[in-house]
Amino acid sequence: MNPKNNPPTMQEIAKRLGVSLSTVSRALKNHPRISEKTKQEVLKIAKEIEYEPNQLALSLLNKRINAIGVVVPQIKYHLYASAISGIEKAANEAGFNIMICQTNELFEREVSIVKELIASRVAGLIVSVASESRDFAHLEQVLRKGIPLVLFNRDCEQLKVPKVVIDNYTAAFQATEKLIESGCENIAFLAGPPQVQISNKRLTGYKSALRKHHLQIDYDLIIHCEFSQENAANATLKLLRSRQQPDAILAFSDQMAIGAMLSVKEAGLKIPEDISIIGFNNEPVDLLLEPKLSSVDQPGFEMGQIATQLLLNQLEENYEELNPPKKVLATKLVVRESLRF
Amino acid sequence: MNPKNNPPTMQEIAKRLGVSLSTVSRALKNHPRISEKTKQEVLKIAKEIEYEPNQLALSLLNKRINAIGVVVPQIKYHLYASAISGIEKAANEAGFNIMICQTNELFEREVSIVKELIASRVAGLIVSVASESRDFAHLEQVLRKGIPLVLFNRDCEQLKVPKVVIDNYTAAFQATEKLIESGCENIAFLAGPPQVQISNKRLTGYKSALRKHHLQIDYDLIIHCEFSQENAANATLKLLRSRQQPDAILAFSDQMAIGAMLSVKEAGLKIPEDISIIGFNNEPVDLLLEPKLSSVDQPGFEMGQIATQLLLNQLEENYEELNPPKKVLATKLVVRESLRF
DNA sequence: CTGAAAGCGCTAACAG
DNA sequence: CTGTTAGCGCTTTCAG
Repeated sequence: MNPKNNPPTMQEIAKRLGVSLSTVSRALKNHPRISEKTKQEVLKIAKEIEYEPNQLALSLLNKRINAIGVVVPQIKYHLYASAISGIEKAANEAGFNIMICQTNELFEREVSIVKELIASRVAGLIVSVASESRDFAHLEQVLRKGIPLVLFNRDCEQLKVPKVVIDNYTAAFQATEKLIESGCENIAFLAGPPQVQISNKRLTGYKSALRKHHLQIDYDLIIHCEFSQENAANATLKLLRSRQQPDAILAFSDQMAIGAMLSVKEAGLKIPEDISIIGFNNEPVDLLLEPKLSSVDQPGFEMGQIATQLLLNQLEENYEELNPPKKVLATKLVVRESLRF
Repeated sequence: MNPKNNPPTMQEIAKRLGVSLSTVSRALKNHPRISEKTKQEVLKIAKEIEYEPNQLALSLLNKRINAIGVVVPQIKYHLYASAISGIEKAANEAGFNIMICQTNELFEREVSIVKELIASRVAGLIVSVASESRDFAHLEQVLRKGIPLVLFNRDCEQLKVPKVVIDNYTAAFQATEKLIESGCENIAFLAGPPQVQISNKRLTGYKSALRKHHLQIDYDLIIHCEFSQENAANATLKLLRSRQQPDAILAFSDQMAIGAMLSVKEAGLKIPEDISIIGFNNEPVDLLLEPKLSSVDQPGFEMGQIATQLLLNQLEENYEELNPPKKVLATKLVVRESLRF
């Protein structure tokens, strides 16, 4: 029992044994040029006093800590929880820890988190930008400082860094086409805030699909709102009261799709008979809804793993900063009961 | 553009200005005994070269980093996601960062995570133990080293440390009583693994309620299984085939309650007419189920905040290690459609 | 008001 | 095989 005591150091081991610090160091890291006997003695004392190497001191020498900073909007979103697991796995395998931070979609938080992670000298950053963020000077600074950075999921065109995203355009295109093929003609799109680039990509995909099938693009059926069930529910209420009632809704996320479902049901309409609905993310909850929600499945875990790989590549000694790679992963529309057949 | 360059140091500022290192240090931290002029010059250059203090060096001096280690089973559980937000808020307000780690309920992971956090010299640890864990030597070591530790939610009686938990006994007692009052007589309990202490507390509460109301305790109606929808669904299948079919199920978690619901429905039984169901955690999904799931609400965010406060108290200079406090928070049974009236 | 020097815990040359 | 030394970036005495 030595509470409040300073943690044991190599210095202490050295003193106890009457050897030099470097001998202890060598013994502890299994250096070849050390006698078996000294080694065992050192190891014994180390165990005795519960010596743990001070990562701080090591990190100061390496000029960086053995950890990757992960910045996401919210860990509770299924996509980010999966991605974090993927990152964690890949990072641990490479001997790195991860420091998870959530921005809660706030720009200010994002800026200060990134700043702090840099100050903590993380080895690199894996980021999915907050929905509020329009200005990316904080990330450009990361680049300027030569700190490895990878973006995932929420892309940001102006930043020239390695990134992993899904093919948002195609995903939305296919989902929209599916709705059209099942007979829907007035398809609404519940988009995210207008500054969210992946939302805009999906919007483009949606419009393309309409155009391809010679359907009019009705701007009353395109609504931008914050990511939340409640906002989406309100937006849907508005949609249902609009001149041209929709017969399908494509939502930016499952959370938003669920908001839509609630409003649709409340209005006494049937899903999918009156209105078909498709969301994004393939959250586990989709299976529990009635009707079961159709959704675009995104490979979150894989996205995390690849993002980490891209980061680790940059950490390699001989990394060449060519054109930063952009991995685009395919999605899969999972058709369930919320779609007419 | 100076990628791969070392980050700027105070040394550099000193050289550029032809002053000493200590002057720069003083200027940067607004020391009283420094001329306004020098200060401004230093500040100007600091901004110019985008100097960021090296937390690593500071931490080495302080012998610890400015962060609290948070160890939870899985961040995706609603309860832990909320608790983390509470911890994050309280920690940030006190100037601390948090390092979130998930054990995935694995004992081995927990041990190695705790070890690494110690090696990284976190200021303290906030932990919710993995379901697998029966041996707590790794946490006792934390105590022995005098590193502040707080447990939350998943209690562990043998560890004498500050903790925040809910009143598991009463919560289960009340839930069971509610079922009894609504006319149920064969109430099953879907428990967690037998080594999980809070599950056993709930079990005790459940039994007490039965006894109070002179109902027989039927051990066929008590099933231990791993926390997962699937396991719970299988366990429920077994229950439904048992000699005495239950007319109510109290589940350790909402995830498990959901598994139970699926099996019950699949068996062609009606909820709540044939079987009433109550879960724990009050997950947002409960509201989306049909019927809406009744659940014991736990104040996750608050639990996180209090846990952090208990940790910060230990960090105070003059902390007296008396009897470690144990905060027991009240829960609230949220009655919804899955209960008969 | 400013500078020099020691030291936080450890590693890595460089000498023996 | 082992010891000595310098240094990672910074704060903090102690001297000017």
